[in-house]
Amino acid sequence: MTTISSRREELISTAGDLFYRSGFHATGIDRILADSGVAKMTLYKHFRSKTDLVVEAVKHWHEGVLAWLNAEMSARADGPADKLTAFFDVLGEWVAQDDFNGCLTMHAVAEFSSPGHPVHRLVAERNGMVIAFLEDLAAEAGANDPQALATQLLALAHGLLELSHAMSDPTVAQPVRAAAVRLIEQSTA
Amino acid sequence: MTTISSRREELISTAGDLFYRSGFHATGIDRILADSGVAKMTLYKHFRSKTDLVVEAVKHWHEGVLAWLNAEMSARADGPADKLTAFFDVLGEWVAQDDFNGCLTMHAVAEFSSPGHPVHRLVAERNGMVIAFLEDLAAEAGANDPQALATQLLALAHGLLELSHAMSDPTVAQPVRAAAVRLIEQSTA
DNA sequence: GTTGTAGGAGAACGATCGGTATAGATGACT
DNA sequence: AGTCATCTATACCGATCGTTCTCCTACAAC
Repeated sequence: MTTISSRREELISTAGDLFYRSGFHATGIDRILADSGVAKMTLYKHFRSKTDLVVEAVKHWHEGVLAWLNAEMSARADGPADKLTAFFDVLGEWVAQDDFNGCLTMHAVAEFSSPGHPVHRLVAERNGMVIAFLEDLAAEAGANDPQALATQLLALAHGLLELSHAMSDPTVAQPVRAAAVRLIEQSTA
Repeated sequence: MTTISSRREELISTAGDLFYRSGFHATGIDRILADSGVAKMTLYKHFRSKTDLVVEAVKHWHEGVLAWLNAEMSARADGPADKLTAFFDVLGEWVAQDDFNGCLTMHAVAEFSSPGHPVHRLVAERNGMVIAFLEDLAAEAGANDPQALATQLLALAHGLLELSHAMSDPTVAQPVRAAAVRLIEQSTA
């Protein structure tokens, strides 16, 4: 309406929600159009194909989650080591939310599992950004091997997101958080 | 041919391969029939629906992987603690294989993310079995909190499978294995 | 007033989806 | 020889897939 491409953003947001709840292949174009109230031709004016829309939706979703995580971490901790443990506190609260349904980027990799697929490549790139982010914190915290610690923590985090979703059990977060704390303490000792 | 329902097993095996490589929704019935050389009516004599076939295929795949993992672990280690670390050695070799494409049960949860879906429920149940298996080993190894250790290790394992697939990088296995070793040592100290 | 642009509504495209119906071939057991 | 099960082959069903097309409206710029 007001902005030039508010329709585009509306499509990205609506598509992201639907993809998150129902999956990518299972969500048809028509459903996205019905939920967003946008005409079909408008979609194909803004995106070359459904794959393009998937890429933008995953990108937008990931940016939102990352910004939220970062804000929560900063609000709960000051030092880099405390931020790393706060990371798992926030994740623990996320997986306990009613509308938690796993991680969209992980779902995207599962559905577009060929490494050459644009969506897969996007997620690989975003995972690299997250590792770099954790690695910076680990380095600031004085870890003796920041890259290793970052990888270990991201693996723990992904495992937490996947397991709690698969088993519908948010209590997985407690032992996982404890494991993270131990790895951080041992690495920065 | 020889066995009464060799067609049924052929369908389960072929479907599992296709689901693993291309995903569940992206793999159509016709493709499964073409690859297996089975007639359409035969499929619907053995399975009520595609969902039924998915369930059986995931079950079969999971049983195979579990049996392979268990055999490899037993071949490499004697004591329960050594078996737990061997678990991550085997996982590390798995993710380094050329045809590694992630974990089918994790893909299944991603595509059938509603907790009430039969496929989702199946995977939740199988994850429970794996946790119980690890918990037994942890208890035998003298862990002070076997359930917590089992959950931590399974989260690490799932994180390894997901990350190495998403980033097409099997070297993630090394720091993850190191993390597992530390958690095991600390828990059994 | 005219032109340009963004979008809306909806028909139509060929393809494929999961699933069903029908008819014939196969082969083992009585 | 005859019977019954299984499997094949193929045509078909309605529905939906992603995508393209045409026509119409609203509005802002010049």
